[in-house]
Amino acid sequence: MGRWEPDARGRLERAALELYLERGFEQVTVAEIAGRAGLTERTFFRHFADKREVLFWGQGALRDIFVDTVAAASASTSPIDAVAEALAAAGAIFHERREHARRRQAVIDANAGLQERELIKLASLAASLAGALRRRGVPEPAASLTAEAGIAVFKVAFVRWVSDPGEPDLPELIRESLDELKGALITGVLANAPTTLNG
Amino acid sequence: MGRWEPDARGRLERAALELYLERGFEQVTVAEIAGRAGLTERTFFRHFADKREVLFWGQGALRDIFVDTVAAASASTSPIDAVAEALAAAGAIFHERREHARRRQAVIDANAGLQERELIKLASLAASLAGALRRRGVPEPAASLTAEAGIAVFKVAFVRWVSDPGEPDLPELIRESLDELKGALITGVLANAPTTLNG
DNA sequence: ATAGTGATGTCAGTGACTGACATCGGTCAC
DNA sequence: GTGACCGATGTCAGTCACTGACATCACTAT
Repeated sequence: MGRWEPDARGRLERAALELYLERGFEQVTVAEIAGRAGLTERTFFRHFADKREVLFWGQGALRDIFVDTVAAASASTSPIDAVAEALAAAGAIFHERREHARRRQAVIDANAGLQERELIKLASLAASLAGALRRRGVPEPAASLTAEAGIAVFKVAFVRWVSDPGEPDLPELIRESLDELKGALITGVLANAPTTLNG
Repeated sequence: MGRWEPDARGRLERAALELYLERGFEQVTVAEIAGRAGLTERTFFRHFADKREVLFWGQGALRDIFVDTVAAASASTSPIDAVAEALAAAGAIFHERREHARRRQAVIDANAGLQERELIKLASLAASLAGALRRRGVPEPAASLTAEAGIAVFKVAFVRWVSDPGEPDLPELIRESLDELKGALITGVLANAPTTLNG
């Protein structure tokens, strides 16, 4: 047996989510989280940069899936389709964690500061995605725009998936949402310049 | 003459931007900002919810332009074109404030917390935009997706406009970026289902 | 053994933010 | 006019997120 109980970071993560669910993010002090995990406040801040980050640690895995899937897409795949593959692959890993995702999202939805943190994580994902597209030869600003559109699709699909228990799989919702976005943008193009489409 | 110097809020805004530029956001205390404005720390927090908000107060006007322009678009205008009109209208109001926008953005770009605040303001704009589209009869999730795509276009265009002095007008950049996004999404559609387009 | 090493604890401090109460010109009812 | 009220500001004490410096001590390598 080691000098300390194992998995201090995991204990802190679980204690924090429990307490945030019980009383709300603002009503919980870091000292309480650390106490429930059998640690001290100072140790909490050695594992997480701040009180919010404890809910977001582990996003690195998601970024890796995005980047690797885009990089692995066949050379003939269009940028938006490469992004679609990445979104579906990322969506798949939530399959087993739907209840956990729902609980976590309930905490985030109740606090503006946590929403801010979530948004900057998504923006960081979009930046990584744009970088992966650039490495495929997609020029700016197309790379950033495609990446931002992809993250927007992910956001909208995720909200639907989390909020409605009857919704289908997340990857399925992502496909539907992407088609919906394409339709919404193309409607305008068809209406404005229908004769040029097959030129 | 009144009991106090006028425009306390404006004095706080100007003092904060000056100090953030001189020494960086984190190296400035609220007490210093208030002192330069001839006020106390407590009064700062009566005008702004927190130290970051002093850079973002006034976003309400932007939201009004977005919402009003979408509401005023003719009934035959497609959702994405209504959003495009709103983005161009919003972009136009930055015309006279390019230097101010550049200075402010330099401060924001140097601090993660300020970027978080900027992102939640943009997300709030997207939500307002989606609401305006719903009031035109656009169903979900098309309304949210169109709004998010519009904000993504605005973000990308704004970054280009602020970072490159040689760039054209912001409304012009917004139009270009939107066309670029349409092209990026439609490429896939044309490649996958070219025969159905005029069906 | 002895000298690290690394995760943790202890402690003192800074600064953002809040609640309660005081101040005091200006304004309004009468 | 005068007194009641109002609203922007000041004062003060407090909480809590977060940080830096230093101590501890089981474990490990030599």
